[in-house]
Amino acid sequence: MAQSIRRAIDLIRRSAEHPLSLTEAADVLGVHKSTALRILQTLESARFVRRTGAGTYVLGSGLIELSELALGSMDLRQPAAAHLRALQRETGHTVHLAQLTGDEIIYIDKVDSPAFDAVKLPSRIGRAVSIYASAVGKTILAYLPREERDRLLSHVVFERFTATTFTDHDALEAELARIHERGWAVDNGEHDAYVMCVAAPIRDSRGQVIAAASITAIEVIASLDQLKSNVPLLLETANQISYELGYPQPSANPDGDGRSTT
Amino acid sequence: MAQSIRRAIDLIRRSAEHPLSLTEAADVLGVHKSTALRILQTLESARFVRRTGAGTYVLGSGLIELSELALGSMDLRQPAAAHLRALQRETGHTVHLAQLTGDEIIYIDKVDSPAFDAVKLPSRIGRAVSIYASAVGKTILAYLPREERDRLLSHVVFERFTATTFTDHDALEAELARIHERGWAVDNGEHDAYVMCVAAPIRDSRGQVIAAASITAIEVIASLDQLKSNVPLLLETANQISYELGYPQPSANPDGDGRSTT
DNA sequence: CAACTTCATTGCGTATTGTGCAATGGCAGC
DNA sequence: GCTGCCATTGCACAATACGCAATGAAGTTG
Repeated sequence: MAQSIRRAIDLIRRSAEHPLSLTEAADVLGVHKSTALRILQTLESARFVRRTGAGTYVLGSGLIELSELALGSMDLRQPAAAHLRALQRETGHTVHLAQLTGDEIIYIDKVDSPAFDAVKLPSRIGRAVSIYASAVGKTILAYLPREERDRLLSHVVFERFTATTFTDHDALEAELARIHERGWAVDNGEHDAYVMCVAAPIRDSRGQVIAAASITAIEVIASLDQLKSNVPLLLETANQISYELGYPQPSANPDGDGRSTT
Repeated sequence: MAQSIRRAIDLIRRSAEHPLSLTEAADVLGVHKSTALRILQTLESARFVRRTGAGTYVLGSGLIELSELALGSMDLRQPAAAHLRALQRETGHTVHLAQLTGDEIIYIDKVDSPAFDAVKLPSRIGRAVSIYASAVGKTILAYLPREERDRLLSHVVFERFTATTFTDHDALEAELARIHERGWAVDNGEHDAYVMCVAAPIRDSRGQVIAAASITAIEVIASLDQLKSNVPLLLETANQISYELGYPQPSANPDGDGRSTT
């Protein structure tokens, strides 16, 4: 079912990665060139793809516009932006903002470290993050109401990415309890061996943790201990963002677990 | 032809604007609910839309990810980002970066003025800008090789948006000549009566103008003359970005018109 | 607590729609 | 000017997506 739509989606995907000639498009889909042409023409009329001068197709501005519209309507992004950028300047490391959106945690903002842009982190706005093998994921999990947390974890199949990955439910629960008590989380290369993070929770006006901010660095640049020295700044930033969202006390003590509310 | 793809595109659009119930989706397309359901399921499997808890559909993270991928591959965005943010801080106004992409000029970055976010500008990343009724549009046009400029303008039907809009070809040509000589452009409320801009060209390594940076303010906040006082800073920023792209002289004098090259 | 309403979901037969083929047109290179 | 390459279009056919109607789930009201 929905074969033509699937094909269109496939072409959108490919065109985002690199320019796509008509012949390539037809080959990729395994259809006749005329079919590929018609699909691309339809997508072009919606500005989802665009023809380059060379006759190849690339992702169009219509899609980018839609995506920005959706990102812009996320209440969190706008008030957080300035704080995240300040945090980046103060620490010098890459800063992420991740939000629980439906069943997945996705990056909704990212401030690159200007100094080390030779080393590209695999993160990208819009991409889903592992909920059990990332500092932001564990942070959000740690503060989620139990039922919600169980719902998210029930979908999960644990996979070992590196030596430090938490791969069983009980160990993860213990880690989450530690995080909840301490008020912030660490990613000690749990997804990519050389990527370190610290993350702190962000609360909405009801006190519910809905997002997390993190500072990321690769091992070559900073050790985990060096990153940890930035935790006070990170907590302050997270609290300021929570404050902007209407959470009452912009103080540094992370009590009030949000489990009781709703 | 390509009816089902059109329908899918329509649903993507709507879901980006506001959450869409299945019934609504079917009504909008004028099809049976079962049809709308199948389209949405297909889109959901590609993470182009996402089901909320309430059973409505919103734009999914898959699309946002693709869009960021495409934006990230634009060479201009990354090196320009820091300069644009610095310019925003120094001037206090909203800063835009627009690029000629195919036949249209689209915003590829935007730095909001944090102070006045009550007033939302209509601009948005990914959105196409009028090429004859905006400072960035006129700037890019002014420095384009003649044949390229003619090609772009041949598609255009002039429309009067405000009292100051240039609505005939000759008047626009005169304005472009002025801009080319002076090295920067002004938008005196030519698209929206209360929106003022100044813009400066950005060159790639071949000396070709491919983009423009602009400072925007609404009349309530700054007069056009006040904006103009920021022109030296703007020119400096644009030149720095050009320099990062490989354009040889980061000096302030905007000679060398790029018409002779290629 | 049962009957009713509302909404999502699925199986199925049919006709619309999208497909492949082959022919046409445009363009560049020899 | 001929030849090969690629995009594009008309057409006939069959696959595909459609609407219908029945089922199921979930919440509401008497």
